[in-house]
Amino acid sequence: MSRHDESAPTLATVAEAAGVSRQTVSNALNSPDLLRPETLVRVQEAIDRLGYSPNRAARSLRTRSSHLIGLRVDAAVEDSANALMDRFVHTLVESTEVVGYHVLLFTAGDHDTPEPYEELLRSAAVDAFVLTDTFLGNPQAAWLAGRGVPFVAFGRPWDDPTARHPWVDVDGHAGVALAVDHLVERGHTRIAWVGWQKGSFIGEDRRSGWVTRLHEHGLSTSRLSARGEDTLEFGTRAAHALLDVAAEERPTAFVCASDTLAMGVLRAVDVLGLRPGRELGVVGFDDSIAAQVCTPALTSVRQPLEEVAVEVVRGLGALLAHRPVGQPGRVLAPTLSIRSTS
Amino acid sequence: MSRHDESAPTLATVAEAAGVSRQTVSNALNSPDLLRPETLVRVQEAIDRLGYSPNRAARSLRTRSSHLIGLRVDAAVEDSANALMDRFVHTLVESTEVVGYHVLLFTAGDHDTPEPYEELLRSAAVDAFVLTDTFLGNPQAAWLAGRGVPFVAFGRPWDDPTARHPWVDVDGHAGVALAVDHLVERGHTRIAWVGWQKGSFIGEDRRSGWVTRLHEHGLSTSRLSARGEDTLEFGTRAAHALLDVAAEERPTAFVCASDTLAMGVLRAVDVLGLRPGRELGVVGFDDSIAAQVCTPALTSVRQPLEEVAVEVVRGLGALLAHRPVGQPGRVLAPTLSIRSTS
DNA sequence: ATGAAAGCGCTAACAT
DNA sequence: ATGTTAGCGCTTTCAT
Repeated sequence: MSRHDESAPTLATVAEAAGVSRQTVSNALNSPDLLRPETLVRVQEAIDRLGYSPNRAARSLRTRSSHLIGLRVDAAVEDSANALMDRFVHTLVESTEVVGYHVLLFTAGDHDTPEPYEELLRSAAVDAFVLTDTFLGNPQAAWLAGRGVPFVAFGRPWDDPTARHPWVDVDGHAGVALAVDHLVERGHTRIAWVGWQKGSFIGEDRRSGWVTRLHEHGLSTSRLSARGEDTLEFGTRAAHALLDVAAEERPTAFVCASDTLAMGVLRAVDVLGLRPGRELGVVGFDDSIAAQVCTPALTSVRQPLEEVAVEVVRGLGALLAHRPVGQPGRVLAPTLSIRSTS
Repeated sequence: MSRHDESAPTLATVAEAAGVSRQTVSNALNSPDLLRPETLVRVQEAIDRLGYSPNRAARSLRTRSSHLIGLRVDAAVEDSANALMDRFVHTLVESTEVVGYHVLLFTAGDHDTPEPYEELLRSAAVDAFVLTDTFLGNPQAAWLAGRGVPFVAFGRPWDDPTARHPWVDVDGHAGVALAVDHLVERGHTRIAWVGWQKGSFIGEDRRSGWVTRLHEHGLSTSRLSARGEDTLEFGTRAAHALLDVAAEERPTAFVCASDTLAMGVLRAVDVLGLRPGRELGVVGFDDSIAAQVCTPALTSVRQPLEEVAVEVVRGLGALLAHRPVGQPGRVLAPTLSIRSTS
């Protein structure tokens, strides 16, 4: 309860304590090389002794930059394994702190409108945004870019290859190709795809890895593909449907567009009394916590989220320093976390 | 790219447009009842027309309150099912927005020091904190309270019942009792406990639900308890050890202190060829995503995180308005999500 | 290398 | 009910 009495030290307090002017203290903080080493030491001592931290509001007001980055949080979806956020957010916060920024969370309701973004920007609450809900090739990117809102996207502008905003993405095609190679190596020749309906750019990207790679291995893709929504239930239904054929036509492995779908496939496999990893291979996508802890543990394509976060912050840095971005996009390679189901 | 030219409207801009003084516009925003209805409408129109939002930095500087709440994010732990944050954070952000606040994320490194908290507070970056890492009865609470840092804790001050800071917690004892009742109802009489080592207040709270309830049902607890670290591996080891006894001494059900432990138990159960939900009951704690999507789906005690978040924000409101908190703590009741393993 | 003056946009206190 | 004045703590510009 000591804090309430004493009012926090300001530049003036420190200046007086160090026997210099306010301006010199400010310089000590922002352009230390302007000071004589001797003075710098004296000022620094006063700062430490008084426990001074510059007031952010005052600094923001003056510099017109809050040093805050906006990140939208969606409602947590139940019954879905795609909880990538935890991993991503932590590294994002850590990386932004290194460059002197913080992350501010906000919600945007159900509607995809630019309103909350613009409000936050107008009120100078944030300097820029990180976009993550890129499920359908983030449509927000288009209207935010059009309105001059500064942001970096996790996810490619699939619908507009000419877009100039900075983005970072993970190579879904390559990730699935990794999964296919792995299964082929394990001796599988009939490898099925369980993915999302057409219209999802990400879904098509991932699926193309399956198609391409299977053909490159000289394997057929016909009658081996199921598409639907990203739910456990659809995964289960799809697996049942794909397995409900003559024995020689039956797939021996499933590659899925998400861990959620893969968990659904495992449900079907369990009901049919098959053992994943023995009679049947299953590979998911996202390397979610659920994939890691379930029994049998799910082999899954792992997105390098930590790397993504670091790259996003790099992009943010360039954006806020008005450094020209040569090449706005960067695609990172995923890896395969091999576990018991393959 | 239009935004860069025009400088954002200020109070003065709006005042001129509406033909009133700056102060009147400020009042329109902060004390609308001070204005004549007619004037209010005119000002409001000008605000809407110009798309004015008050500058947060200026407001913070003047009012000495950032309207930001600090929330520490830890590194996401791999191979652990305890990802409660997603669910909690979303509601927290939503609730804070309702009362005009935003959530700011920060990290604190590995060391439990008050430094990052104090820094954020000194620089007026945040008005208060939400404490969530209450694993061991949040020791931070003590030193933060001692230093006059305003915060609301998710988690009781187990080690100091006289603590006066506001907190919200979930009744672990009651949650486990729920699990025990459910298993007894299903006909189980030898119900084992897989939990954490002594010294964890939360662990003891949850375990006490098992002990008490078993005794109330006239059942024995002897040789039915295992304690260790909160890992998948320990859950597996504990289950093996508990099951490696004479048939009549063998537990027929496991209640676990966390979903992580429960997932570990399921590993052992799988190896032994037992079927969870048939020969053996397993109940976890946290109702994590993994519990929901794994096969068989795990019965688990569900914490009312959304309610917790709402209560936390309520506490924050009282704290920041310097409203006296009659009773600083509030314990919420968990529920049981019944699935296939029981 | 250091200091003085001005002002960022807002609200609290005091007029009117 | 509305206007005037002052100042929150900082940085930018210009003097010295």
